[in-house]
Amino acid sequence: MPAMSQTPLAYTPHDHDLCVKSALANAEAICVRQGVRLTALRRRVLELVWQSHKPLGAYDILAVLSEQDGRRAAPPTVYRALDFLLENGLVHRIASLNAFMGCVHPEHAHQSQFLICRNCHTAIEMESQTISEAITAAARSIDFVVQGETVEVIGLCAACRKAV
Amino acid sequence: MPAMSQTPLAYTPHDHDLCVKSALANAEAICVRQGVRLTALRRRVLELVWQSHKPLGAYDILAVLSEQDGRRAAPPTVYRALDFLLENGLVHRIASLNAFMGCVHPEHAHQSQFLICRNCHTAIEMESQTISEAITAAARSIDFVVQGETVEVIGLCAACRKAV
DNA sequence: AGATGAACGTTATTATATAACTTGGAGATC
DNA sequence: GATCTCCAAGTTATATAATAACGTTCATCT
Ligand SMILES: [Zn+2]
Ligand SMILES: [Zn+2]
Ligand SMILES: [Zn+2]
Ligand SMILES: [Zn+2]
Repeated sequence: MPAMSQTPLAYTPHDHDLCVKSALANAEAICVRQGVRLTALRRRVLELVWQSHKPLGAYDILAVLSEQDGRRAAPPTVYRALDFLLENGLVHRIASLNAFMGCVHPEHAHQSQFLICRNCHTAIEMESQTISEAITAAARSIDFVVQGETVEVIGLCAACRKAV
Repeated sequence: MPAMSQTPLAYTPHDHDLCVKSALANAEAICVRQGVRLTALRRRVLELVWQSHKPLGAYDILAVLSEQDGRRAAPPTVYRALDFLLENGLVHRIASLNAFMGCVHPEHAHQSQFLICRNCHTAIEMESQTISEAITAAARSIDFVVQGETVEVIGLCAACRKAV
């Protein structure tokens, strides 16, 4: 699997087919280790989510399953698959977009931190210990115990700033 | 107006009627300064949002306007008022809850940072420069320019930890 | 009073997500 | 191999959140 957490993958040109393939292989391994079943449907949904580095909506997934795969799918089909992937840390939900992104380092539990480009809609996952620590510190100062973070930053990526 | 940004107001017992009243007075002043109209409806919506320290959904507001105020209200009525309040920095939207909160320091533009108690649903607004700086630094390191932050932290507040 | 434009009312629709129940199918048990 | 069991997926209906498009009212300025 390519080193995805160091330089943000979404930025740099890369072999994206390989990128998707390795994400799926990684997911298989994780599911085996966790003793959970990555069924064909769940695998396919994960693949679709991974096929772009942009957040994907549940109904976009649904459309592909219905129109492209010819599967009889209704909303629960997609949401159940997404729930499974979320529970097992294979995707993240982006609340501010009602959309989903493949997780770039699902091996270990972690918080959800994203940079989202307003122009090209690419979402880049961060894993900044500094941000998490700042949040924990701020929370502790008013006696609040953190269970989960949602950090979603909107702005402009390097490529889009150059383009404009 | 009570000092709301120092010790989190939502935590401490306080004269909440006064709390709401001063928020409204503050809003009036801001709207005058900005040359925008805080109409009766907008004022009322702001009041409802402020009447709890918990995030309030658009349809909750709608229900009060219809049932309690006897006003003929449909979703656009509420959403337009909320849009106005958002534009003028008087309320924040909490993406992870699809809900709205009165802003505790609407005098100056700032990012939205919230601690949300999983148990009592109280939402406490933070204004941590440290968090913002950590985000900006992490973004800069991969050449991303920040335009807006969404920080929504879920966990347990002091009161609820004691209660359990 | 009449013109103007913003705010609000009204109706309909779109987008997102879940509830509740049924059917199917992989793996365990006999 | 047949049966049992349980989880996954199909199915139908509905809940919840948000917006589009158009008409009406009302404050304000001339
Ligand atoms: Zn890729
Ligand atoms: Zn991740
Ligand atoms: Zn209060
Ligand atoms: Zn605020």
